[in-house]
Amino acid sequence: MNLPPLIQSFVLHFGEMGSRWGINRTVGQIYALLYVSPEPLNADQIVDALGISRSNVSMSLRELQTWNLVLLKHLPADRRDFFTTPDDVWQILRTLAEERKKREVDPTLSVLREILMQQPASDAERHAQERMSEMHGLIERLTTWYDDVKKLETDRLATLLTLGAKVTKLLEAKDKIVSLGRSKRTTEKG
Amino acid sequence: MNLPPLIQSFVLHFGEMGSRWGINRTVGQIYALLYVSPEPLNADQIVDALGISRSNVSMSLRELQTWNLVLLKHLPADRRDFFTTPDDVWQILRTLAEERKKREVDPTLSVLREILMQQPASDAERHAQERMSEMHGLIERLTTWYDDVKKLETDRLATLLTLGAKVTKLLEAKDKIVSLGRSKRTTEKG
DNA sequence: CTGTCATTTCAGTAATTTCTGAAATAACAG
DNA sequence: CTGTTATTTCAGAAATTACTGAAATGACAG
Repeated sequence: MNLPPLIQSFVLHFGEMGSRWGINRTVGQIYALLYVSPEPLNADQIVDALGISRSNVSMSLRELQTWNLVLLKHLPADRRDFFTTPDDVWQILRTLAEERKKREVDPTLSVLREILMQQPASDAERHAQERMSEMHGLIERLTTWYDDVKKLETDRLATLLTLGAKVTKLLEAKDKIVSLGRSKRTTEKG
Repeated sequence: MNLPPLIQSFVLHFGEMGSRWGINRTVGQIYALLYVSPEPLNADQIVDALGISRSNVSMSLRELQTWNLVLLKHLPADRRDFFTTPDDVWQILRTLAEERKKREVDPTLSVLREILMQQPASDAERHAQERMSEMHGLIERLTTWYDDVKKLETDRLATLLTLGAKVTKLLEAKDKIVSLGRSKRTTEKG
């Protein structure tokens, strides 16, 4: 590996984390390298920078493309492929969320739905279905929320994040006022 | 494996997903089994149900315990260990979020901080630091939001989810009113 | 203590995943 | 066409991860 020390730390870290994130070391390293690189890189540049085989680079780039995490670019009068990551970190976050959902959540949701359609043949199965139904309900709530929020433009999303739990405090206050109003009216009636 | 078909589907699915979630097949299967089981199970029951070795069960349960995803129970006059998962799916979600953050996010945040402290020695490093700083900023925002939201009780959290993006529509409306007020006052002054 | 039952550890093996080099394919210029 | 350059494929090697059986440890009753 042949990189400035500061960049190397970053690349190596992404490599190590790769396995925890469900991608492998090389894929993580290539992504990190492209992310910090000022311009697009071609496959041979990646080979030189990371000291891995050409074929490994090819396969790992393909993997990154299936994740929609890299962009293919072409320079005029050069038939090689050059790769970058999108500039906007918020866009990267959206892509990551979308792809992880597709891989980690959606299949489970569909398995749960399928099982819940079936007729339980025993108490054990009945109980299991109840538990699965709870899980299904939670995941559906989360994905509905996600579908709702992912449409927001970046600045709206940022606002939402900044608000955080404050929103519920507002709602709490509102609830109190409403219930006060109600109890007042009830008192007036009685 | 010796399980009612409906439960077996669930268990096998969790096994397959395991690798995508950064845990292994056996760990996923054991978790799924405990999740749908009406009462706590001991290690030998798990061995019978899943057809895996006793030592594997022991190691996998230990793994699940480090994730805080299973609870150890004891029955009176029985020295064996029995295991369950927490009942409340919302609590499970919190635990999962917390543990994944600890494993997948926090290390990256600390590496980024460390690198950003250093003095760049070239244009390449300067540019890389800028990119890392963007990433760092995004992750900090997300974790601040998360720290804020994770304290909410379940019903408040559920409310927040149900609201989803509606909150920003409210804010949008509020912004308009405020800016109308401002421009009116500006007009009055001018 | 001693014997029994439960759990954990761990070295070796099995299975899976990752990586490579060589060959195949593709895309193009002359 | 032919030669050159770029990319992909893929069978086997290397590395990593998961799993097992046997032995060790622990916990307790008598």
